[in-house]
Amino acid sequence: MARTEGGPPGKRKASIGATEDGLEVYRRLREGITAGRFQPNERLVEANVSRMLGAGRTAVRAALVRLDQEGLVTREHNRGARVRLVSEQEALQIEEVRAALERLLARQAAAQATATDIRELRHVLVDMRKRFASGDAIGYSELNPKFHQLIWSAARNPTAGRLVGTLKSQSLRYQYQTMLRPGRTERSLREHELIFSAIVAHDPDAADTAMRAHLEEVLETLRWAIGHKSRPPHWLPD
Amino acid sequence: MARTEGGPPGKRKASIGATEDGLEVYRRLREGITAGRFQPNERLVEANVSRMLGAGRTAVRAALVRLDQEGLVTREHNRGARVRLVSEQEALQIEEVRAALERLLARQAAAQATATDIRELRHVLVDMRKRFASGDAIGYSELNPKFHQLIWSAARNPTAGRLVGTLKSQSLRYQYQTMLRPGRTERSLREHELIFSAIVAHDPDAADTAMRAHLEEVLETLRWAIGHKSRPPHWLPD
DNA sequence: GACTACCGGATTGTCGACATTATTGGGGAT
DNA sequence: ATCCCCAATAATGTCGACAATCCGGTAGTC
Repeated sequence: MARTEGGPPGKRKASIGATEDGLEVYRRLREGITAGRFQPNERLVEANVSRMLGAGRTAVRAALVRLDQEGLVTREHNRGARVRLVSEQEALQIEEVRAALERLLARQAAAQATATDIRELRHVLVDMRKRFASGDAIGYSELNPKFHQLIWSAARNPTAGRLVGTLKSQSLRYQYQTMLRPGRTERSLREHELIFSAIVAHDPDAADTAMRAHLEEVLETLRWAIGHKSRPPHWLPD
Repeated sequence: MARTEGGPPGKRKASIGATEDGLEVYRRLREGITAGRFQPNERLVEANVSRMLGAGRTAVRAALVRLDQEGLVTREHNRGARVRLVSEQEALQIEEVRAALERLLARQAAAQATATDIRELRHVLVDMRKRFASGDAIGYSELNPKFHQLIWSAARNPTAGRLVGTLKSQSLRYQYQTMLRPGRTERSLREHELIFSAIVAHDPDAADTAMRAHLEEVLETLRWAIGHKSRPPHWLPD
């Protein structure tokens, strides 16, 4: 119908590329939340987000539904959406689930890793050693997710991979605590080396236990932080 | 504004309860898919679903987005939504993930189960014994999910619980295969008893291994069924 | 002075209309 | 007869408008 002649263009989409049903809005909102650019519990008013990202309210709405299903925002009926604040208890639960999944992934990675997978893992590990040697703790911790992601992709299990990804994004706010402990970086590096050699040796059991030990450390830190925290987790001002 | 006087109701929503942003549509669609009332790969045309459930297209659209994020339908741009067909490989992956999560849940249930939890579990188990004794294999397998759900709720880990729930709904189509094997019901019952006693004894390790054994059985059956299947899984007509 | 009822602004939820896009089927040229 | 191009159709994607709902502030009452 409207194909033969363009007619007056009327209006062009302002900022966002093309017609994508809120997918782009979803990505950008998600990125903004995980990057901490939105405070937890902050309201996400549809009109504001719409203007901010230059997308229609429909797209924003779809994105919010997605994020709700994913657990990054909560939506109350007729009350709008806010950035979900995950409590410390919840963060702990999430980490426990994540640990279980990462163990499975390490196991499968050990069973199925190709030469290319191993080469890429080695590459990241070498980088990690370098940054540790030069005392660059921040750089080291930036490589950390990269290493784990390579394991996920080596496991060839997209289902588990996606799940771990969303879980990670949910508990992201609490992960900074674990790297601050003295001597943690060195131990972390050694644990990574263990996981790596288990994968190289194609030994699933070893990979499982190595990953378990690695994440148990993180969990222990979290449990400690929560246990010795000031009272039950109420975040309401008195 | 419209509050001072009731005024004529104007129009009432036709079929579905109240104003709930597609949540009800979501539930009903989801139920329809998991119950097998929609074929896999079947198109879900928005207008049709809209008429079928008596809800607006907006609600249907939101529900489809939810289901997409959940992995029960796939949506291609400008091409609409279809019921997602999970391949056998995928079903296997999903079951593996589910097994890992259920092990975690069994562990946590053993650690934290209250007297009430245990009483409810025992109740279901008694029912299972009865139905098995009377040779009612179907009735037995209907109780199966109930038993597992009680474990999830005893674990007090909503995160893991929700995940297991969605995973189960995805791989549901392939689960019938496992119960058909001769003698399977009896072994299943014994495995459930083992899990139960581990929880009663508050022994997380035992619960873990018992659950692992239980689900390994299912996984083995699935692996076997896939391995001995006719050719790679192409469902397209030539 | 405290409590209740109420109104105005702000925001969400829903619907219909319209443009855009894939797909199907037919007609014409080679 | 076969292939290609093109209109007709069906369905999706997007927008604007409007009603329903919630929240904060205000006035009125005891």
